[in-house]
Amino acid sequence: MSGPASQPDEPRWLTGDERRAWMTLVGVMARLSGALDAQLRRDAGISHFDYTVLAALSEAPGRTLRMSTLAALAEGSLPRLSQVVARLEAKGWVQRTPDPSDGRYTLALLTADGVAKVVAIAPGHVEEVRRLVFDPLTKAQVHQLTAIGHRILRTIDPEDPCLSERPGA
Amino acid sequence: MSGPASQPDEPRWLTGDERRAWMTLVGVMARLSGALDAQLRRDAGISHFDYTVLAALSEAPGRTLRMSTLAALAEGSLPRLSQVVARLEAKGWVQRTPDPSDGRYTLALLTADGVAKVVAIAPGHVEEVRRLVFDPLTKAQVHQLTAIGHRILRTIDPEDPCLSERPGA
DNA sequence: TAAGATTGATATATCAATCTTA
DNA sequence: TAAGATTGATATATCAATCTTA
Repeated sequence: MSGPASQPDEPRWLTGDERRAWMTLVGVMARLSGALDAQLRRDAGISHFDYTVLAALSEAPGRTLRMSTLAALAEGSLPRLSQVVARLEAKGWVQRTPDPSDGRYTLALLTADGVAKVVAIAPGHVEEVRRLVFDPLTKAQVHQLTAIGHRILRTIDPEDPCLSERPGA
Repeated sequence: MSGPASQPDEPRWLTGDERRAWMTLVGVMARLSGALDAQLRRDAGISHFDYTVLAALSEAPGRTLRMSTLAALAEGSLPRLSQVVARLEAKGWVQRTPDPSDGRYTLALLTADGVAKVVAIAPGHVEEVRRLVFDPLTKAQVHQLTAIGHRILRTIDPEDPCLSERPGA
């Protein structure tokens, strides 16, 4: 062991491998979310976040979720969700009502028109996700990606809903 | 081989593993870019995209890049970069001049103040990247992440600068 | 005419209040 | 008083023009 011991507030730089991984990850975040957003805007006139909200509702029991739960599932803040749902409601795809069991909550319900919208646009979007993400990856890489993503998400927020999909993961 | 042959425009759904990977990736993109943006806004008063622009300039020869090259490196559009650089120029961190060799290009130069800004904020940001991304991953996962990201980026844009950092990758 | 860059109008994100119910 | 949700002001992203130089 040569050299001085590292001090707590001394910056720890990235290795070459880490630098490469980091630039790649930043690139993927920017380009992939841009590509998915562009596909949905072009084919459906909505943003990727809009889609995530509609998709989460379409899979919820009774096609209904509390706003706060929906915000967590869609990985967005409550103020942001509130604005987005107001727009989706104006388009007739979502309807909000106070939760009868506790008036502090607001329930968001996917309407019949909203279901129709999701049914209409989901195949095209899934096809794009498949084309950009899964077709280029091996099965092993799909598993690796999940494991890597879970570790990062767990560090940012151990309560993230992505982490509790499967009990023992 | 039972069942009908799949038709070209029949939607191919995601497997369970793919669904899990997909939700995780969407979560990582939203939460990680949010976390990094929040750290930089809090500690430096700039966005993550601003930082990427300043960092790219700081590593360029002569701390100078053409706007179009800088846009590609920062994974953003030219209109977006133009707006951002106008702001960075107003803060005194960047200076633009027409390229003497071809007036259609604009050169962006990181000023001394800009260098000082990067030097001041880089360690804190790198520390956050390390904490959220690299500390939770094994060395093998860092390599896996790079390989996975390259495959996705190559599909979106084979010309992406991330892909050409190392000649033979 | 084409390439690079910028501008302006519109849509959306963000954050700090504020509101509402329990 | 606290939790959930909304609102309003400001900042930023996006896209379609427009501008400039070669």
